[in-house]
Amino acid sequence: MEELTKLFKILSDLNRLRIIALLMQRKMCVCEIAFALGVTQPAVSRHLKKMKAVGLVGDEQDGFWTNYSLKWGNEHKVVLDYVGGWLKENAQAARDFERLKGFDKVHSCKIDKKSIQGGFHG
Amino acid sequence: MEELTKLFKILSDLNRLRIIALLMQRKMCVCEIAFALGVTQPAVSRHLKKMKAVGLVGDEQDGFWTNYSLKWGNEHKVVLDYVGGWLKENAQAARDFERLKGFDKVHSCKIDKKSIQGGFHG
DNA sequence: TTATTATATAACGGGTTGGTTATATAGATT
DNA sequence: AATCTATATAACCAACCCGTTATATAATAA
Repeated sequence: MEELTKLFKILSDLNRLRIIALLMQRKMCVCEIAFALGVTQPAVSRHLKKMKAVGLVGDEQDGFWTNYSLKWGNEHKVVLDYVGGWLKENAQAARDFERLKGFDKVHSCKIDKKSIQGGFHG
Repeated sequence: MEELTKLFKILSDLNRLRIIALLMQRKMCVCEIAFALGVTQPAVSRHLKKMKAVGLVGDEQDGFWTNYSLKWGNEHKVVLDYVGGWLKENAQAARDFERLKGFDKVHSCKIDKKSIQGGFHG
């Protein structure tokens, strides 16, 4: 039963649901997620670590970046489908993804840190 | 999105899942649940209050007792089905319910408190 | 009423969580 | 090699969570 509580604990954080919503759109690097959510990179890294620990996401190296993506084909499919359906028509999720449109990870990741400090926070 | 995180937060506690498993068997009063779980009555009361707040359970007065039951016919049906399927073949859940077989709520609720103190704890 | 029972609430304490900043690590470039 | 970038980890802190005990409330019984 602990395995189930562990999964739900992962899903019971707002920013982690926002991350799931983002990864439903496409795989993404850490700094993109941090920018979209308006939180620091270490915070996102830790979220992703927990999500990876329960098999919700996987990661792959791509040069400088580590891309994270959702893992649908496992025992969590039912839950992911449920959450996905919920997030599809969600305003916050839409805003988060929209925010990435003007973001170029190749040139922006470093500068971005300052804009977070500056109090952007969506 | 907060509504979804709130639901998952409710489901991310071991004892609340045990309560769900118990209520899948039948409606039940607070002291029965407390006995089955081996925790104090106030702890169970607070769990049930939270579960009621998100519409997972409902309550009805029955003399001395307040019986709680699962509410399936609402927006949480999918999740409850998922959790229910999980709990159906769960050893802990089976043990919790089995423990109630020798429990008579009419005469035992008060005595029970001492047996909890005595370190019963399943 | 008074007493008894079941449940709800309040207050406290230890453990966890999620944010931050600072630092370490790994990959790419020169 | 030295340097830069993206990510991971560590340390700290405020807030929350869940257990307990003590107490208040609501319902029944004498």
